[in-house]
Amino acid sequence: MNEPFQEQVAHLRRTQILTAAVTVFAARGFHRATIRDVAKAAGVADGTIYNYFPNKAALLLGILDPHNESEGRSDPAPPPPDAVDADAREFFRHLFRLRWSLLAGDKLSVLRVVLSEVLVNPELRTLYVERVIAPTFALAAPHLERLIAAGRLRPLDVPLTLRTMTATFLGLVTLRFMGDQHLQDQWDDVPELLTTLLLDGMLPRGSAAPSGEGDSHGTV
Amino acid sequence: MNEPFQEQVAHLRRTQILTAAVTVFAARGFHRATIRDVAKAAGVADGTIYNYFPNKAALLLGILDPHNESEGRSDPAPPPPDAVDADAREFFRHLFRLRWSLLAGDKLSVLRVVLSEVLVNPELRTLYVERVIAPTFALAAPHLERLIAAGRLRPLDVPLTLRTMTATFLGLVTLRFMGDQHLQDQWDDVPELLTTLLLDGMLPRGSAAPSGEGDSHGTV
Amino acid sequence: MNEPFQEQVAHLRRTQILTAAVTVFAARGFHRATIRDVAKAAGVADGTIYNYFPNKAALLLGILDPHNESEGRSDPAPPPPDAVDADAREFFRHLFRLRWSLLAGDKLSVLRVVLSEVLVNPELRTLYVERVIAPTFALAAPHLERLIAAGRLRPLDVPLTLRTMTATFLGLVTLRFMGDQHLQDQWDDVPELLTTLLLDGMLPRGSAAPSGEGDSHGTV
Amino acid sequence: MNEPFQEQVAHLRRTQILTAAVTVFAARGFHRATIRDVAKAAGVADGTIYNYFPNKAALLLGILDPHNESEGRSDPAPPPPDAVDADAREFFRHLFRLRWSLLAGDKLSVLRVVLSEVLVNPELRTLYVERVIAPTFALAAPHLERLIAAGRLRPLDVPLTLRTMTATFLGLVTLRFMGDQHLQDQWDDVPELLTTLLLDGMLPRGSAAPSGEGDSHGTV
DNA sequence: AATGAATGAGGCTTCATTCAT
DNA sequence: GATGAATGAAGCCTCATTCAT
Repeated sequence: MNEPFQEQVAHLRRTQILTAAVTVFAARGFHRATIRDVAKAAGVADGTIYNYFPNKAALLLGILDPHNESEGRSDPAPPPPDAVDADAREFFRHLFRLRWSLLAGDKLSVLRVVLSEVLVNPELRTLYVERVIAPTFALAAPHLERLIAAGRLRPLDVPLTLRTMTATFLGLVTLRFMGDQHLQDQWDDVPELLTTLLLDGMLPRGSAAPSGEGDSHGTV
Repeated sequence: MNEPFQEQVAHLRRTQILTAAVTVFAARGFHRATIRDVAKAAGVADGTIYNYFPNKAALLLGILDPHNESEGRSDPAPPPPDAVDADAREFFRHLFRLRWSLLAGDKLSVLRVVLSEVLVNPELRTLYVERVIAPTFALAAPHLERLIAAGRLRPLDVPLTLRTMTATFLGLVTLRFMGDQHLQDQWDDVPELLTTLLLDGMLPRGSAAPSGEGDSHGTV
Repeated sequence: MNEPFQEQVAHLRRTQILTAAVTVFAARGFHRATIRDVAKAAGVADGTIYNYFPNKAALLLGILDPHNESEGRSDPAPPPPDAVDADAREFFRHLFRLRWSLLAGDKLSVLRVVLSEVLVNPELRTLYVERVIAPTFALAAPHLERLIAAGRLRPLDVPLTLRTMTATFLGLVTLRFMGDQHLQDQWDDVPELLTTLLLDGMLPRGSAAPSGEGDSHGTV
Repeated sequence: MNEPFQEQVAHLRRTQILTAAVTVFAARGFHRATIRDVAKAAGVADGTIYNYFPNKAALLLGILDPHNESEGRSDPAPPPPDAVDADAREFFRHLFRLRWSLLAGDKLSVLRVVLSEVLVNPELRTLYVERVIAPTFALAAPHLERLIAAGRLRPLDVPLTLRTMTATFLGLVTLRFMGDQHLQDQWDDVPELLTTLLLDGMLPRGSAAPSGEGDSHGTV
C-alpha cells in the first residue's frame, strides 16, 4: 500500500533525472556531458543518479525507453487516417507531417545525440533499433502493403521502400544538424515536398514509366 | 633535391598514421580510441603522431581532407553522363551507382565515425560541410537545373530536392550502420530502387499529378 | 548546524593539502614536485587535490594566501613600539627582529619556492606583490614618515628607502638560500647588524656628512 | 694547425647557442623554454645543442660561466678607484655605479632566470656561488678591509657587511623583477641613494652614535 | 659535426564510480 | 534513499633526449 507510493516517487526521480539528462546531453553532447552536469541539472547529488541508473550509458538508453516518457504523451498520437480508403497522398501527407511534428525542440536535440552515439555504440544501437526503428517499420509496413494491395501504390519492395523513407527522414535531420541553411529556412515545407516527391517522382507528369511501355498507363 | 624526398617520407608517415587512425576509429569509435591505439596501429610512438597532427581531433579532420587520400585516386571519377540529352533516368542511375560505389569498405567505416562526430562536434561539422556536403551540392545542382530547364524533370525546388536526395543517401548509410539486415542484403539493389522511386514516385503509373488537376484523379 | 561542520572539514582538508604542498615544494621545488607527490604527502588521492584547487599553480597561490594559515596566528603580531617617542634605533631593532623571527623553518622554505616562482611567473608575481610586498610597504611607510617628521631620521626618499630595506631582507634570505655559510652561522646577529648599518652607516662616527662640509660635524 | 680552427668554430657554435639560450630563457623562463626554442633561436637543429651541452641544465650553467662570455668583455672593467687614498664615498659610488651598469638589458633578464633557478636547483646554486658570488666577495673584501684599516670605515664585520651589500643589490633587482614601479622609475638614482644610505645611515647627521657614548668615537 | 624525426616517460587533469555518513 | 567527497584509472599531450642518416 505504501510501496506504490514509494514506487511512484522513484519513478518521478527517474524521470527527473532523465529529463535533466536529455537537456544536458542535448546541450553538450553525450561525451562532453558529465554526470555532474546531469546531477546539477536534475537538482540531485551525483551519487543519486547511480541509485537509478547503473552507469552513464544507461541514461542514454533510458532516454530511448518510451517507458520513461516524461509525460504520458499519447504516443499513438493522432493516428494517420488509417485509410486505404483515403487518398494515398493524404495518407503520406499526414504521416510525414506527424513525424515531422514529433521532431520538435528537445526531441530534435536528443535525436542528434542519440544518432551520434548509435552510430558508434553497439549496445545503444541494438536498443535503438529495437525500440524505435523496428516499431516504426512494423507500424508502417501494413499500411504500405494495404495501399499496394489496393492498387493505390505501385508494387514496391515494401521493406526497402520503408527503409528509404525512414532514411530520408534521418538524413534530412542529419543535414539540418549540420547547419544547412536551406533546410532550416524551409523546414516546415519539407513534409509537403516529401509527399510530392515520393508519390509523384521527379519526372514531369505524363513521362515515360520506368521500363517505359507506351500504353501501360494510358489505360488507368 | 633532397627535400622532395624528405617531404615524401613525411607524407608517407602522415598517410600511415591516418590510415591507422581510420582503422582504429572505425573499430572503436573516435572517443573510445586512444592515441596509443592509433600509434600502435601505425607502428609509431605516441609522440610521433604529434609531429604530424596537433591533436587527436586533427586526425579526424585529416581523414576528411581529400588531400590525404591514401592513393592518388583520380577523384574526378567517371563523370556522370553529363547529359541533358541523355535520359534523365540514365543520368540518375549513373549518379546513384557512382555514389554508391564510392561507399566501399573503408570509406563506409570512416563515414560512420565521421557522421557520429560531425553530429556533435561543431568544428568537424563545419569542415565536413565545406569539404564534402557543399561540393556535392555545387556539383549536382547545375545538372538538376539543366534537366529541369530541358523539361526532363518537373520544376523542382532544386536546393531542397538535392538535400532530400543527399539525405536519403546519408540516411540509408545510417540505417545500414544500425545493422539493418534488409539493407545489408540488398545493398547493391539500392541505386536502382532509388532511381525508380525518385523518378517515378510511388504512385501507380498514370496516377494523379501532385495537386491534382480536374479529371486526372476524379476516378480514384 | 551541519554545514559549519562540513565547512570545517573542508577547511581542514584544504589546509592538509596546502601543508603537504609546502613540504613537497620546499623539498623539491615547484616544478620538480608532482601533484602525486603532494597527494601522497597529504595522504589523499591525486584527484582529491582538484576538489580543493583548480590546478597545480593554485597550490602555490594558496600558500601565499594568509587566509590559509595553518594556525590562526595572531597576524597583527606584536606591533612594533609604535613610537616616534621611542628611540628610532629601538624601533628598527624591533622591526628587524620581528621580521626575522617570522622567517622561521617552514616559512623560510616556502619563501624559497615562492621567490623562485615569483621571479618567473607573472600571475604569482602579481599576487605576491598584492599580498605581501604592498602591505608591507603600506604598513611601514607611515612609521618612516613620522620618524622623519619628528626629525629622528634624515629626510629620506621614503618609498625608495623602504624598497631598499625590503630588498636587503629579500637579498639576505636569498643569499642564505644559496648556502652562504657566514649567514647561516650568524643568522641571528643579522637584525642587530642591520640596525646599526642602516642607522649609522658605514662611515666612522663623526665622519663627513653626505655633502661633507668641513664643520658640520665638528660640533659632534 | 687545423685543430685550432676547428676549436674556434666549436667555440663560436657554443657561444651562438648560449646567446640564443640567454634570449630564450630571458623571454620565457627556464622551464617554459624548450630546447627547440633555443635551437630555433640559435638557428641550429635540436640535436646540435647536444653536441655542445650534455643537457638542458648545462645551458644554464654555461650562461654563468664567464668563459663563455659572448664578447671578450673587458671583465675586469674599469676597476674602481682602488683607493684607500680616495674618498671612501667615492669608492662606493663607483662600485655601485659599476655594478648597476652591468645590470643592463639582457643581463638583467638572465639574472631573473638564474636567480629563479638558483633558488631551487642545488647544482646551479653551487656553480653560481662559485662563479659569481664568491668571486665578488673575494674581490671586494680586501677593499673593505683596507678602508677599515685606514680608518675610513667603521670597524665592520667584513663578511657580513659584504653579504648585506650584495643582498641589497640582489633584493633591489628582485623587487624590480616583481614589477615595482618606484624602482623602475628611479632605477638610475639607486646607486647614489645606496651610497648615501650605507655610508651615512638614516639618522640625521650629528645624531647619537650606536650605543652613543659621548667620547667613544672622538678617538677614531 | 649537423640534422630533425622518433621516442616514450611522465605530467596534469578529468570524471565515472564508490561509499561512509 | 540521498549526499558529495574521495578515489584512481586513464587520457592527452609535452618535450628532453637519442640516433640513423
